[in-house]
Amino acid sequence: MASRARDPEGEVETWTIREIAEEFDVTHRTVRHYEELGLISPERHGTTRIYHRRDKTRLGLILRGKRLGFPLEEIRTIIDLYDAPRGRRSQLEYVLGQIDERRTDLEQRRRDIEDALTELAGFEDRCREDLSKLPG
Amino acid sequence: MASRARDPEGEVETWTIREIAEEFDVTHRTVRHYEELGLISPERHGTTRIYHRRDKTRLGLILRGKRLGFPLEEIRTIIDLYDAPRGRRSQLEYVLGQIDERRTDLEQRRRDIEDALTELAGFEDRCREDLSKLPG
DNA sequence: CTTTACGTTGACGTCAACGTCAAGCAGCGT
DNA sequence: ACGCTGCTTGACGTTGACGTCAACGTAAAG
Repeated sequence: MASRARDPEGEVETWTIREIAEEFDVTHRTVRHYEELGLISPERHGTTRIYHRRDKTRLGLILRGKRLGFPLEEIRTIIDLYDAPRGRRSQLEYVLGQIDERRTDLEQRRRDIEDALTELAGFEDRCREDLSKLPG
Repeated sequence: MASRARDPEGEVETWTIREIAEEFDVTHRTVRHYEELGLISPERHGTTRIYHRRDKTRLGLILRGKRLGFPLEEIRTIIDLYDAPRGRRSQLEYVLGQIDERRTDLEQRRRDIEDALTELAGFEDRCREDLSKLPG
């Protein structure tokens, strides 16, 4: 999976854009798009992009955010939060405030999902009941 | 809230597009857009749209679907499912299959949310720890 | 040394989900 | 009768999230 051709033992693993795209099942265009928006910033070897483990971590976070329906801009502010400076009290308090907003949002979504699953279960019961009443 | 001017006691409640939009905190344009896509189909009084309770129910489902990040087309197939004919075995089996797909999807999203909340909690702990180490 | 594979940067296209006019009709308050 | 308000139907604009070329560089493989 990883590009090991130029990696003597003990060096860090790196990946090309194609390997990254394949692994996460997206197109290279998508990966580049995320870079244009500043969500990832891979190393460059000349003009060629070199992806490290932290880029994979971020991409994982991006795609999870997408599955949850967050817009990319919002995703950027969230994952940037993890790397934000937290040296001063004001900075830490800002980050903690952001965390609270995120949590509130996520908890709303969780409730929505619970509700949807509950309804779905009830609906399934009714369907199975209908089915059991059919001839045959 | 409801238009009662022409409602003698005992008649069903109805609402105008503006009332609906206000109640759900969307624009009338949004409501019309959903109608164009076939997600709701209010009664007409001449050219004027008249919304009943079932329209409100559907709009609620639509907006919840949106909060969960589903595209409108997919939302339409889901809420249509609840009204789908289920008289024949093949129809019921189709519906049950769709329900299963929906549940799998929702459960994936729930896992994503749980993960995100867990990470967020860990991150908050680290931040609070940092904060407690600050002077003052 | 050319082919082939994979990489690069634009630039334009597309689709969803509306926003934003424009222009018109319909009732009703004075 | 007249204007105001609220509703209507187009029709075009916008934004986000990519898709889809075109045109080019480069490095290993035949």
